[in-house]
Amino acid sequence: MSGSRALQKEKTRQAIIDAALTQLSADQSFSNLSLREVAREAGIAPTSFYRHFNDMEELGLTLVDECGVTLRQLMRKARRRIERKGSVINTSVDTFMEFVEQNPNIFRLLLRERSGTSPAFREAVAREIKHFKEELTDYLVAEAPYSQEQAYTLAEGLVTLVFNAGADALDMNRYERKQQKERTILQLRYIIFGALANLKN
Amino acid sequence: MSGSRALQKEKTRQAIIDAALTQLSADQSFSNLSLREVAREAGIAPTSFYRHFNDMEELGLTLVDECGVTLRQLMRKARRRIERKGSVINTSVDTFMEFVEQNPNIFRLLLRERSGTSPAFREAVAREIKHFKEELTDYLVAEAPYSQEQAYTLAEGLVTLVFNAGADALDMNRYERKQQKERTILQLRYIIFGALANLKN
DNA sequence: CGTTTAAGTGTACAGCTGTACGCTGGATTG
DNA sequence: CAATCCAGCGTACAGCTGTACACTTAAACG
Repeated sequence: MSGSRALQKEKTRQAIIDAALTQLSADQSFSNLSLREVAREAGIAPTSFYRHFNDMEELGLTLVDECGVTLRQLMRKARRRIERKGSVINTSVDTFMEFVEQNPNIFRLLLRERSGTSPAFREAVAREIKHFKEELTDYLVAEAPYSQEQAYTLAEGLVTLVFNAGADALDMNRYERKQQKERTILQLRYIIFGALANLKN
Repeated sequence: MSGSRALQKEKTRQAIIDAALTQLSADQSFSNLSLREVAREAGIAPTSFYRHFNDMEELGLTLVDECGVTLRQLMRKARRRIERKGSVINTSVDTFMEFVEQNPNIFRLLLRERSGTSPAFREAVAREIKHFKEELTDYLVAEAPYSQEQAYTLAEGLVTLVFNAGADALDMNRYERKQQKERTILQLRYIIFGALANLKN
């Protein structure tokens, strides 16, 4: 293993993945990306694609997994920022919106395949989002007197609001984004406050 | 006008629209629907399609508009129910979830094209959702002491939470849906309560 | 009535798709 | 060293796509 043969193979595999990510954009979704286009961009013959993936769906699932990694890095970054800065809500929203602005095409992949035609895709994206919700749930349970169930309900609401704000931001200009970010922060405050108040009844 | 000629034309046009709606499903999105498939289903020659629409995008925008009509009917129905039953949150969520269950393919169309590759589509869906938010804003301003701005922020949060719950429900079984509906209702209560509390500061 | 209009048809074509098949040439193995 | 393996290639094919073009035929018009 790990001879020059396997090494070259891995390199080509990465070239395919990069080619696919390069071609994703506002005007091109993964589902209308063709095997031949990806192969062309990667600099290999169409049939060589099969040496690495059984079909486009397998490549797509690999991409979703890679996006998951990127998202988890993002969350770690947010946690570090919070430890320094303190403001939980603002920091989280800032971090997420930064991600969306800097990786619009990765975010679009998740956004689109979440409701796409492939069950495997939908499940993969749902899993990534669930990770998100669960990590936030743990955080809430640790930092505030929520029960597991209450925390999950709250976390789900928070993730939904932030994720959606990111989606809407994709088609907005700077000014609209700023206003929308403010509204999102208010919505988060409301729901957190409401959940806390509910504890005391 | 309205001779037997125009009448037949209208009939064929409707056949095209129905054909497209018939073919939409969990496994088939509008974007991977071909002009030829639609024409076949509608019982006309492929080239006859052009007598009614310039291209598939024009047909798609027509569909989105029709969905908008269906959605507004839904809202009127919800309002009538609320007048009888009183419980605003439960009734709204029930009505919306009923819509999603009974028209999954119409809902999927909105859901998918909201983040699709056609700017015109995205804009059309965003417009429908905005209508939703604005009607709810007006209702909130009329029924509670919110300012226009506060009401819009709250309405946006509510619509986001409900719309997303509908999207997630598409891949759920009956039991999961029931649990999710309960969580959604809690989230709505939280955010409404939080917004009200914010008024009093 | 004859003339015009236009919805619907059938044919045709170029361009794209996924993928089956057999081959090559260099790395790996024994 | 010789034998084996296997990533990548090129060719080939059937099936799909949108749409240009010339046509029919029945309704609408003057």
